[in-house]
Amino acid sequence: MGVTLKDIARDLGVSVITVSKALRNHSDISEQTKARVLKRCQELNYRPNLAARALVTGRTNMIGFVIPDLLHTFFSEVVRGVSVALRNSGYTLVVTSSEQDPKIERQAVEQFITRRVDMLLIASTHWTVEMFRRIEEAGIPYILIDRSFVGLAAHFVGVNDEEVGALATQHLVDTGCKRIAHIGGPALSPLLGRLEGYKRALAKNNIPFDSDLVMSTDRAEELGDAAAYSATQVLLGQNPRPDGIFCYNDLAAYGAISAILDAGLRVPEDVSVIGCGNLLYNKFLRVPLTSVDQQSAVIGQRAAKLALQLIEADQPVVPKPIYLEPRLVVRASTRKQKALARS
Amino acid sequence: MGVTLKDIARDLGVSVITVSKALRNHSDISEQTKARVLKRCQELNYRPNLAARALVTGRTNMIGFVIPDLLHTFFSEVVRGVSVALRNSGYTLVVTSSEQDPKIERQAVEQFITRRVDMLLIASTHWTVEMFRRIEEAGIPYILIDRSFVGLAAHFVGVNDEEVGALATQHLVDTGCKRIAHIGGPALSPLLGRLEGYKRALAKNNIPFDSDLVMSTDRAEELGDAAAYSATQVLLGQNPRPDGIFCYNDLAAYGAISAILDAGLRVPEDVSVIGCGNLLYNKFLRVPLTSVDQQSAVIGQRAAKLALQLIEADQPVVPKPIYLEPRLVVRASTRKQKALARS
DNA sequence: CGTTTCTTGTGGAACGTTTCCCGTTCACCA
DNA sequence: TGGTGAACGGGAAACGTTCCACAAGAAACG
Repeated sequence: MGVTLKDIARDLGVSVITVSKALRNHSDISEQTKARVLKRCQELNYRPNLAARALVTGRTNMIGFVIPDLLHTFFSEVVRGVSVALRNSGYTLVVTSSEQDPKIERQAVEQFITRRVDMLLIASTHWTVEMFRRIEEAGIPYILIDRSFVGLAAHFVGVNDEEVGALATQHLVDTGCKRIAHIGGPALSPLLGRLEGYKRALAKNNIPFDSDLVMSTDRAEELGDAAAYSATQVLLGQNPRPDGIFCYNDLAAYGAISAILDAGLRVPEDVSVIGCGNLLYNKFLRVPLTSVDQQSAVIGQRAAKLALQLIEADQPVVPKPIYLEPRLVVRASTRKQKALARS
Repeated sequence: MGVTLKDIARDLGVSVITVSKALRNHSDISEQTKARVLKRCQELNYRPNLAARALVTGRTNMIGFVIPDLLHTFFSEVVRGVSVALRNSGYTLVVTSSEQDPKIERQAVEQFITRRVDMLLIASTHWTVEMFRRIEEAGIPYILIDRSFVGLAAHFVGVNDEEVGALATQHLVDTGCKRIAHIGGPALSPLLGRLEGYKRALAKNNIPFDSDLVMSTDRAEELGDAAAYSATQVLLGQNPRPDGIFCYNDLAAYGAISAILDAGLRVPEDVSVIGCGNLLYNKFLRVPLTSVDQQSAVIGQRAAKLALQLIEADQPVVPKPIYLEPRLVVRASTRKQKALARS
């Protein structure tokens, strides 16, 4: 069916090895021969058989990426960053969604190990380190994306989550909020960091921490907004009620805003809301959402760059986390009195 | 490094072939031997080398999917539908975005051909049939998703676009609109179908077709809302101005709504807006958006099912397009006087 | 008892590359 | 004239799997 090296070699009266070397720019082949080979390959539209190559080299030129959710725009943006950076690198990016299910995630990882990808990127929903031990046993290098693990010395690319929490909370303080609530998500590293930052910012402003103001929505459904909706209803039932809510991601903030409006209150006049992620859709919302930008595209680029480096390196590289700095993007949902910035 | 068939065979004192057959449930192996083999494979955590298998069988167990844009939720939903349906099928789905660029799309397709995927799914941004001829030459079966081609007898899964246009337009008529505009996108098949449906619905209601009311935004930028924004500004400048706008997708509708509100008009009281795609975010918008649902998830499922059928079939199968019926989802952006349905 | 048939298993080759190592050829130098 | 070393090229083996054809043995049959 396909054209093989053998065909080219026969046509040109040289050996298969010569053709193979010519195509890969080996130094032991004369320019003239190279040119002849290249020409003939073009004519016949030769395509190397990657399976055969993978068999002998042990490298597949594939990079696997496991994300929690395809519909969550944050991860789509990261994926896009990775794939743009990988274009023309010769590597194929294979993305699988775990649908936020640790079991599916594990299957996806197993599949990637069986496929023998050269590198694995993972935004994990696991809380334990065990799966990563298996990846290490299989000898596949990996990079954690967005979510890290204490006690796992691994490569990591993501935003500085404590800074995210501090930035968001401080902004609410700056816009005049006195009673600031926090809606968190699944107990993974971003959440813990953000909670830490939230506490730090409160302390800095001499606001006492009140655990009644911290809600956690355990496992996210479709978009994660419904859980935040009910959490917000609980918060609004308190007396006095909070006048600012810091949500662990933008989808949760969408839910929070709906709950506030449905309760007959106004955003931001009665309650300010801030999210994280700075999703593309934020500007179209009922109340355009203030958010902490996590530099999704940059995360993707940096991860891709690191991945290529690690693949090229013949020595194992000592892991060193890459933390990106978050940025505040102010929109209507927190513009209480003073306009602080433009969206 | 990895455990191979040979290791297992040596351990058990049988031949490699026997192990291979046992694992694939061939009938010439006794139950007893099968059990022994399976047990040992488990113990050693054997993983077949897919590259070697691909080399000899000529099948990679990979399915490629080229979409125009990862950030456009419609396609994410389709991808998700496909990947859910493919889970546990033994096939790996590889998704690549063309960023709406025909050139990148072509590269992506070339890469898939080189990878020798078993099947190709394509939501193409091309207007010509040439690329598909190349895919056919390479002997790879393919299915068109969402966008079809006149003059190309190919498998297709998508919504009935003429029905989409008719449904949307009729809904605007039903809610009292007299002057109905249409904002279209790139000149691909969905657009043409929807325009056709728009015209048909106008004719049915004895509304004359006015070409001034049809705008087309040529090439979409990031989300496609900015082009629609300016198109809407042009429409609003007309006298009399339209009182209903049918947008070719939801993102365009987001842009249209922004333009209308920014002009100091109300949605839907002054101008109704309807989109297509029924994106997940529609309910959170400034004005929750009425939309024609394109059954993205179902498109994905059907495509996956068809793909598996086509791969299994040893004969080439005669292409037969699969058209899904669109459904109307009414929200605030068209609720002029009478509430027609719940969102 | 010889022949056929079924069951269970094996031998050898093939898939298309790459890699290691060795062989020419030729020019140049001492 | 012999030796040295580039420069260029090839031979053989290997990677891990599957497929085609056939073999050994037992059972069934005439």
